[in-house]
Amino acid sequence: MTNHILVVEDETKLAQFIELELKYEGYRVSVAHDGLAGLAAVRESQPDLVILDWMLPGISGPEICRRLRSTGDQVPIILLTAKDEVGDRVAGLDAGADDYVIKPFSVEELLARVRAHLRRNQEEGPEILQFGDLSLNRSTREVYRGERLIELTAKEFDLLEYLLAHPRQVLTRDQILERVWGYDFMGDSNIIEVYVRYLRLKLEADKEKRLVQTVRGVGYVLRD
Amino acid sequence: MTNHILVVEDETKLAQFIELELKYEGYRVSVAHDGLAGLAAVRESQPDLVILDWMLPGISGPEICRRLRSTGDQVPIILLTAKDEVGDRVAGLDAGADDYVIKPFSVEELLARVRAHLRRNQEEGPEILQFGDLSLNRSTREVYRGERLIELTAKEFDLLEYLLAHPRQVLTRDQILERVWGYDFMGDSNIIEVYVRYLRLKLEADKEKRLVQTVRGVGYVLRD
DNA sequence: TTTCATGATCAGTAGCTTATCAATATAAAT
DNA sequence: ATTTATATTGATAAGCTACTGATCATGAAA
Repeated sequence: MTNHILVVEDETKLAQFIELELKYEGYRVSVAHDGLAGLAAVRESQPDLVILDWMLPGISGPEICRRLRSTGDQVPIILLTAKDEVGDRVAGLDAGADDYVIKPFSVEELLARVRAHLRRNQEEGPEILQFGDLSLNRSTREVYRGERLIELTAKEFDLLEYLLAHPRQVLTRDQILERVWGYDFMGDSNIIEVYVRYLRLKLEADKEKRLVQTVRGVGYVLRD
Repeated sequence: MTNHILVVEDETKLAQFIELELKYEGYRVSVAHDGLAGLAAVRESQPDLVILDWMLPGISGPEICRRLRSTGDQVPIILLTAKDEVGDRVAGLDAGADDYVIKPFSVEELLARVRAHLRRNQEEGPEILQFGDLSLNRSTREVYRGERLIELTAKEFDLLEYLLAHPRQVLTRDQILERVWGYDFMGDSNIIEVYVRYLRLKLEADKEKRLVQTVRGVGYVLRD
């Protein structure tokens, strides 16, 4: 069952380029070249994901978002915007977009986000993840180490959830970055190390044995 | 580790142009100017992808495809063809090419296809590699000799993984350097010998029989 | 406003990994 | 047997990775 992606973009060259890339990834792709056609196409073909340009003839990208959301459509939307302004970003997300990519963007970046949103939408998995004496409830967002309830911040929770979803599997830095932080991180950053540290401080507060192990030169893994 | 692309193209200008573009994108690039050299280069350096002209002095592009496939080589091949004929396309794909690009082509188009095929090929091969009483799990990065768990550093693991992926096949120093260390190794170095030694020390710590054999004057091979 | 929690960045450091070197041993060639 | 080329080994230097504590920016809550 291949995923169906709708691209709403009026620049023909860019639209073709994106279409080609997505098709090579194995997605089914449709293209609409203006806002009205885009809106109609979403309602007509119910794609699994929409890539939506900000500036469009007819109805603008954010306006399309708003209209779709107002009718209860939950399809993941990635906005393409030429401007890197906080105001725009907020406006886009407020309008109901799930993510946004700033032009010019790399193909890898766009594909990473497409993958992330498609995954998020179909990788339901079990409600409760467990490993050893560690358990995590996805819907209540509660984490226990044995009997002890552990308070985690949103990012800490996401990181642990990712690790728990792949026990004993070594996850590379890139995988973690893409999955937990979403795509590319500008420049170098030791943010993963820092969050692993936060997790360890909380998970091992009572001197329990270490579950989040370092795999030097590669990444991290959940095992004892 | 950057991807290695082999360009087999006899028109010098075009070859240089493609080489430059690919290098600009960050790939390692080799060039061969006729069919025979191209075939040899594929077998010698095991590139991650081949861009192959249809018309070549010596052996033709499709013929090279056929020969490679007949020996089990799975390297992704993109054919460059001047003709836009259905028959040619079919012939190329029948010969074992993965894709074809019609001349004249835009750089973006070629790059898009290169990216697509490299991505697709990135994740390949079985999860668990085995040879004799040696087993290696690619996702947990665990290595066992019999029942004994062996701790390897990242480079040691990469080297062993490469050997295990080609059992009984003699791997030359150049191949190993290129695959595990990524080609541009300045000057002479006995780093492979050193790492083979590290591996042997760990794999034969209990006086087990030697699996990583020296092939004097050539390289190393996994066999007993 | 002030306070607090969170997310992100930075610099210093310790220790492991990686690379290099020199000395020795081994195999092949003559 | 002698010579030569090649491979192994031990020691060490260089480089890098991951950990750590501190700091800053931001936005929400009091």
